[in-house]
Amino acid sequence: MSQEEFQSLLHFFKVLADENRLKLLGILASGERSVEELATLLKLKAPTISHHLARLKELNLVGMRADGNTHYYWLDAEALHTTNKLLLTPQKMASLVDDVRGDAWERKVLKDFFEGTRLKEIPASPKKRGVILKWLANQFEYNVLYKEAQVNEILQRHHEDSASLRRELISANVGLMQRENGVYWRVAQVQDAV
Amino acid sequence: MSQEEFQSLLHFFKVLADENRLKLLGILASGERSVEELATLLKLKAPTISHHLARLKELNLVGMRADGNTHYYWLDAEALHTTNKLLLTPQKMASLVDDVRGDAWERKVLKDFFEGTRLKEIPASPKKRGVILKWLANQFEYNVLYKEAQVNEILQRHHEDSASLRRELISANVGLMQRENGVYWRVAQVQDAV
DNA sequence: CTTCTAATTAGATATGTATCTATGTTTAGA
DNA sequence: TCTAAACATAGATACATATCTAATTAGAAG
Repeated sequence: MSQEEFQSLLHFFKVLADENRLKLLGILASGERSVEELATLLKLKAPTISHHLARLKELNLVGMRADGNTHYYWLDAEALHTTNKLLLTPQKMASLVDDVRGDAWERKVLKDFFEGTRLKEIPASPKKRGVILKWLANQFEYNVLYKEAQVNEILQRHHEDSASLRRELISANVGLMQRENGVYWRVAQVQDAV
Repeated sequence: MSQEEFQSLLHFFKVLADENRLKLLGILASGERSVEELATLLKLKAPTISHHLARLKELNLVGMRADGNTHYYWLDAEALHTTNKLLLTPQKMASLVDDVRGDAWERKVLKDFFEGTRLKEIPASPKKRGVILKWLANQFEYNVLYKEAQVNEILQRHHEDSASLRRELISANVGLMQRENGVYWRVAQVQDAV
């Protein structure tokens, strides 16, 4: 589920999580009504009704036609039903927080393997090692050239085996840094698709 | 739909209308988690997580097991799904507000402008005035001829300004009554299409 | 053109609740 | 028995928003 879909779902719930808006949907389900009629039925002032109708319209749950000054609203039951059907499928729920789980997992890995800013050990698992290496690469600035000694010095702040780490950072399948003529620099990463 | 069902529906939406609670559902969909883990994942304090979990539990959307001091929560996906399926069917929506349906608006207008059988004032709004006039016309029998004095007498039971009311009742665009040679009678109304 | 009604928009207020800190409770381990 | 850890509960605060009044727009009717 994309971030947008998540926000849509949240939006949907927020709009429906109001007593008077739910009542409006119920009233409009039985036919179109003017703002004035709705205000009378719900014992609210017209501006309040306008406010609620505007929120329902954000989701296209209601439609409107103007007859002179009078605006008649009706329920788009189809929209309500399809929206509802799309929303809470188990698959959707299961993937509700791909993104959270994503970087949360990385945070967890970092938390597990770092003691403060010091690396307790280098994870054996490639995935976890990738997370650690990405973090280490972040300790270097973009558009700066580092001599090998400087690279080692920075890496050694976090782990004694700077040589291994340095080698991994420039390895082909990691590609977080590059080297040429004994000079190192950080490489911009291609963004993952969202 | 009963009042209780309506409140349940509202409750459901209110509980789900929160970003972090939605995220919790998503996280728990992938397996059980402790409160502490959830707090870390969502970058919130433990009491906040407890609060959200309590709200989710109101709807039985999550379950909990205790292992020592650690409380593991999980998603009851079945509960979520069945609840969702029950909720927004078109029939439910259509019957959301049985009590307010139909000519409730007209009843409301009558209630607002009548003090018992006495008209407090004549509404300015054409629509509301129409409702009042229809009610007044109902005070006259069909197939009976009334002299102007009789019409006035009946109207004055409900409002002092019988002359204005009488005039309106026979006006072209109202047409609830007719007059000829100083004699009045009630006119049958063509039913509006429903 | 002026006036009145219906609706929307803007701005103010009040209520609900998400979140935090502090405190209490339970369990595990020294 | 005492301490520490993991949660829950209580109380305080801050933010979101439902609702109102006042002002504005647009249409209808005199």
